Amino acid sequence: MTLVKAVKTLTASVEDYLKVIFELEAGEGVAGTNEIAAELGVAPPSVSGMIRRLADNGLIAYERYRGVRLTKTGRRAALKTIRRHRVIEAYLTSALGYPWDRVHDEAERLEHAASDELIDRMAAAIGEPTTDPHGAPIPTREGTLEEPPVVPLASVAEGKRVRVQRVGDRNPEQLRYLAELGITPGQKIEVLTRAPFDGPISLRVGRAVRSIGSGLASQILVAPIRSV
Amino acid sequence: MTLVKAVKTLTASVEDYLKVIFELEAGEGVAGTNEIAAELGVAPPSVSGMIRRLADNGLIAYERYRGVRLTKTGRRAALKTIRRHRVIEAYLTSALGYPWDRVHDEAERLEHAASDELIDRMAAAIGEPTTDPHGAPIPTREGTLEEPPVVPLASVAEGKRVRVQRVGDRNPEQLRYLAELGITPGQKIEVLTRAPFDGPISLRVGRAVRSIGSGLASQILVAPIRSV
DNA sequence: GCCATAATTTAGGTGAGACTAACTTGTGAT
DNA sequence: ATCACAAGTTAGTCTCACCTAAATTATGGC
Repeated sequence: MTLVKAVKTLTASVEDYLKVIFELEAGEGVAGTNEIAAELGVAPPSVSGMIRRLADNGLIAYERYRGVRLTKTGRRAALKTIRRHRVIEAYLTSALGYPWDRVHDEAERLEHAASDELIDRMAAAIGEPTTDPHGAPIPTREGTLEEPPVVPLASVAEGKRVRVQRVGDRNPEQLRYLAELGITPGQKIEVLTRAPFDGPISLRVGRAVRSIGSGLASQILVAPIRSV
Repeated sequence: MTLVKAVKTLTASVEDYLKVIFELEAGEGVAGTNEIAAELGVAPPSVSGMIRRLADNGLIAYERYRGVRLTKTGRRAALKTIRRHRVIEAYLTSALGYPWDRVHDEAERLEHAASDELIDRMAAAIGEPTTDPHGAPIPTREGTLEEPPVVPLASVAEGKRVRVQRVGDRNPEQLRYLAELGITPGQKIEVLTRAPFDGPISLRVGRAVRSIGSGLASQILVAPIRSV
């Protein structure tokens, strides 16, 4: 039995597909064609085509009209790309002073070009971070990912005190706004009131009182504060 | 007259072509199809095809069967890519401890993915270097390149004392060997003897005496030491 | 249990960038 | 001056990754 390291060089496009399939699967169990298409900004038939190739290459398991799931191999590849992405984000903020709203796009391109050695050196240079600047956990070199239990701020009951764990990283403007409000990973927050019908949520952030919409609140993942 | 910034997003492949055309042109005035092909590791017909496209896009001037020359636009684009490449190389060595024989390949991929902002931040972080780790000058942000006058060590007369300016960066093994010999940019060298018929050249490097072949010596660019 | 509609796939096409095989052009040696 | 050969080009394919238009399948409301 010959062990071939089989380091298939995946194209940038394939890596992107695996990443979003991983994330959709984490949320819903399977990833649908249209969801993938929307996430990648691509037409659904393009996804159908790619799905066939990914399945042929053993990266996903696939039943026609039934959605898609990563295989072991696919999951490993996805986690590697995600690790690259998040380490790059962390490095750009820590080492090069990038503002947190601009690291995502840069990382999106660099993640396909950076070698494992570079990623490891970056991680070492900034003290082996465990999360990216938005609070997303960084998969280990070995391909494990530890997702702490979190809930969207939008679903937290009035009166509860929580800690911001992670925020959505796609939208730079949103990130800038959150920074303005003081809502960054690690920050403690108290939910004061929640207006009905998905109305605004008012929060105490440090000394300030803020009010945000429920859409934004669903992009903020929080953990209950453990009793001290 | 509307000034459109016209930041055509060039593909990685196009950037690579422009880079090698720039370098060949610097050496010989025009770049030939076969030369380009050899340099890029691609078949000559692929180059013919690309040449047509580059010419259509106004990046090169081209006469059939007569070789290729960069236009103003093409030259600007080439210099931008070369700047990216060399800044990345310098950054990887200075900031991340990369050995000089491994930065080339990494930079080769990153140069197509890095934004101008990243390159500028990298350059600033390591003190605006003017050369890469192999001694190649870094084009400025504004697109000017200052090439100091150099000659290959292979053509230096016996008895002359020179300073290593720059060494070939393509071959990692060669770079490792040069480092072993102490032949790195900035190093002073005295040419002791030159055997005829392209024979070995013996050198004094610091206290040591070394002997190298003429092939290797042609990869080492030196400048005469100015009288102190 | 049927059927409108949403989700998905097939069919057919495009452009980039590469390839091989076969042709044409330019040039240097005689 | 010509002609062999190297340099360059054309012709025809291929893969990747996308597209639109047109079919097909699944499903939830009645």
